[in-house]
Amino acid sequence: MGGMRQGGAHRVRSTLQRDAIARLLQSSDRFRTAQEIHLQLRSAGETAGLTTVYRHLQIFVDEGVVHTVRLDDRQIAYRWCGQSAHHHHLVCRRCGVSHEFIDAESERRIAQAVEIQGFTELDHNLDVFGVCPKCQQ
Amino acid sequence: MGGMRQGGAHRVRSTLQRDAIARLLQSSDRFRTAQEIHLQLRSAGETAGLTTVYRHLQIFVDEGVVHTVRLDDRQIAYRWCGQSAHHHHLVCRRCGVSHEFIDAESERRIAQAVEIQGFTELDHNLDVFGVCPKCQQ
DNA sequence: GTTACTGCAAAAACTTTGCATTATT
DNA sequence: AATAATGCAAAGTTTTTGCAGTAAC
Repeated sequence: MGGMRQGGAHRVRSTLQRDAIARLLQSSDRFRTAQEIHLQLRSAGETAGLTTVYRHLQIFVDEGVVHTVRLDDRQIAYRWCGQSAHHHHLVCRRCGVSHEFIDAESERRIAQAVEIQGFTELDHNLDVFGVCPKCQQ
Repeated sequence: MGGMRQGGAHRVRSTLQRDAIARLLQSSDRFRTAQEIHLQLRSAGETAGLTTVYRHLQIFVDEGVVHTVRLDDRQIAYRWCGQSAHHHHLVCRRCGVSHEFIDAESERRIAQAVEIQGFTELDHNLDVFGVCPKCQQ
């Protein structure tokens, strides 16, 4: 089931695992896959099963504090973005490092280019990919 | 293996299956998943195994004549776009119908917003999602 | 005749679910 | 004490690969 959480609408508890996952994500501006996050936690001595990682990533995405990108056609990567407003990402294809950016004028123009078609409930994805300076060497 | 085709760099042959897949894609401006394409071919009396559908979609994507969008976090949908130049899509979340659009000024502004970071080999995805007039009823 | 394509069955990769146990409140 | 979270094992999805047979050139 898509955006639904486990069980129902109960209060989220603070646990070692949840906090470890949040802390890891908050500690860098890199996009990571669920599996990478799981491995990094393990090698840092934290315990968090892969299942738990997936569950919390989904919760964070639902809460809007974690954003995702499609790295290639197959993999989804996750990044902590806090409560910050609408924005987009410049992402390194090699290492996942990313920078947030926003251009209000472009937003406006795109909305305009599209409104003539009569679509409602509009939303958009804009991700820019490249190779970061570090990975160019 | 990411963008590589089966075998190596041999000449592509015209086959019943390849042509049927191409024809189906060309017959509408809708994004479809591989599985949908497979089912539609079957119910149209054409024979094309799911494996073959996946293989040709990959080839078409490599050739640049088919574009993809990520419908949600899990599913990829494919659409024939011919040889046409760089553009983006306004896609209906419900039925997959789509319109191409382009705004050169936005392209320029986004490129600018991003160039300061020193990334190379830039590329970007811009997909707008909504609900088309037909699906609103 | 040579070589690419097909499609089944099997494997691979990734994600979700069932459920008994454990931790949090 | 009540209930949410955990994590293993198992199942579910989606996509890819091996390979023997078939079709295109």
